[in-house]
Amino acid sequence: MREPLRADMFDELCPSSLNPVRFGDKWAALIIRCLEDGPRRFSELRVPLSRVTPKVLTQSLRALERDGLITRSVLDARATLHVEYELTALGRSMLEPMAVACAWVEQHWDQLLNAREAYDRAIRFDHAG
Amino acid sequence: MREPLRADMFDELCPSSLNPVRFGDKWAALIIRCLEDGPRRFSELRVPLSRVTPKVLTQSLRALERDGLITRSVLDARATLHVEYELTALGRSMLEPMAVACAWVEQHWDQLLNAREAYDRAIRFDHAG
DNA sequence: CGGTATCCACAAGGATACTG
DNA sequence: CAGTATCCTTGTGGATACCG
Repeated sequence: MREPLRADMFDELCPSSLNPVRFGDKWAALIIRCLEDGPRRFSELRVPLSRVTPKVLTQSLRALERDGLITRSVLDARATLHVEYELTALGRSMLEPMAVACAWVEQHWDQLLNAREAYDRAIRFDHAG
Repeated sequence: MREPLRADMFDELCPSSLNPVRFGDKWAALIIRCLEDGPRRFSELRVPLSRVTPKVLTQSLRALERDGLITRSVLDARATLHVEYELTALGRSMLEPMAVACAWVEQHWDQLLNAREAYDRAIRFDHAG
């Protein structure tokens, strides 16, 4: 049995939300990471991506499917509807540049945060004086 | 004398516009590449980025500055106004993950394009039938 | 030269309710 | 279960004109 999806980095307050590097639309990178360990159902994806409405989640999934990064499969349609999403080889190959970008963010995010704070402080200072 | 900036990849029809990986806002990656070979003036940046209005270019530059990725320097203010933008060490360090992502896109962009075409064709087919 | 100011268009995302 | 439909809000970017 596969592990349930963790929701740490899906928190809007997660430092990675600082990330200036984006993959696809707003949720694409998170979706890809959700699929990293194997296929997932729509409802499974909705758990960690609870902040994403079904409409938007569908949109993002379609866009990823369109780019050949994931596949959508309808399984066992006779019983209750069962749909699984899974990374393609192409989608899986994207994990590498994503990891590189994530590592960069992780290594530099305190610098980024400090820079932002300093910039915002300087701006406030400008406006005050 | 430094070389003038080329505008190839700034064409909206450039294959790299397919890129699902984005750095910062719409123009951030291009700006960073413009600064790769040294500092540039506002008006110099406007040449290759001719599709970007001054307002938006300023916005993007401010965002990059805020994140500590570039610096803004006012030089020789007594004569005509002279402002230069330059990559910081932090900004320069971003070139590496950017290169990785660009290489991935370059290697896979035909697959991406094919996938999109196939997807769009299938959708049309669905609707027709 | 290096921007701002003002107004505007459109796409992306979201809320809520409903369906095969 | 796996979405759609509808309507709405926001954010991003753009057009145009003007300023120190």
